[in-house]
Amino acid sequence: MRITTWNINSVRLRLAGLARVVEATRADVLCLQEIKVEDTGFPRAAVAAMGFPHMLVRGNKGYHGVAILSRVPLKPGPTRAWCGKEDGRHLAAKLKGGLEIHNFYVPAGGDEPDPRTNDKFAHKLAFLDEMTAWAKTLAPGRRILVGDLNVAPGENDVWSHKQLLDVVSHTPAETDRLRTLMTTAKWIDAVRHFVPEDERLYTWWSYRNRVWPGADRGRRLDHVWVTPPLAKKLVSAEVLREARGWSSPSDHVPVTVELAL
DNA sequence: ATGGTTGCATGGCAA
Repeated sequence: MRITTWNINSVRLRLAGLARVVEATRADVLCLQEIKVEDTGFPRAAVAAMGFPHMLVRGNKGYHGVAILSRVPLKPGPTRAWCGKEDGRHLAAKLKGGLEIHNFYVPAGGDEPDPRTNDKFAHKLAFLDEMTAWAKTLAPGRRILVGDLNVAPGENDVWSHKQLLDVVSHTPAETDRLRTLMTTAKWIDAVRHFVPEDERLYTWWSYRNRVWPGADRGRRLDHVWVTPPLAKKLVSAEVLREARGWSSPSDHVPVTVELAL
């Protein structure tokens, strides 16, 4: 089974890009973030025609929003109002064999990395803390967590560790929380499972400053994690870097992990 | 230090 996560940054604007991603990744399950549309406006017919008749959608008008598209049947899994908000930042799906997939879109956090002066950053930290509390409640099982976590945890997940230590997405407050979340349910980073820690790897490049592709000032914000029972099932991991160079690109590229289930 | 781009919606905010 191939599972892909992609922050599509408007599903309606990027339907052609979605078709290209489907072809390039050969995804069986495709988790989207930032669909930027209400549930009723989601392009269900077009997505079904791409080979994904099964879909879960949790959208908002204009902002946020997540979806899980699948070639195989799935049922809605447990979710909640994270941080008491109905934001469209999480969807869960249950597949055959007791497999559970969680698709997250963690708050970006704004510009100022100070929770006292920046409500968005406070929200982001609280959201990560709540994810850790949630992870503590999980029974052992076959579980996959994917999404735009908006945190680049490792030194080689950013183009300059030193220059980004005070930049939202790579501050110790965030990277410490992500590591705590990861160890809480013994999550395994399925991408770093295949790519050595000392190798630079990015999934997002800003729209600003036209830094793509020359300067390659990227960050690894998009992740696929699995629980220990799935570790030995991991086959491969791929970052579709070239998608950043497509016409009318998202600022994020798809990340795909294959499991032998 | 500042400003840089994109999407939604048509203001200015979110990212």
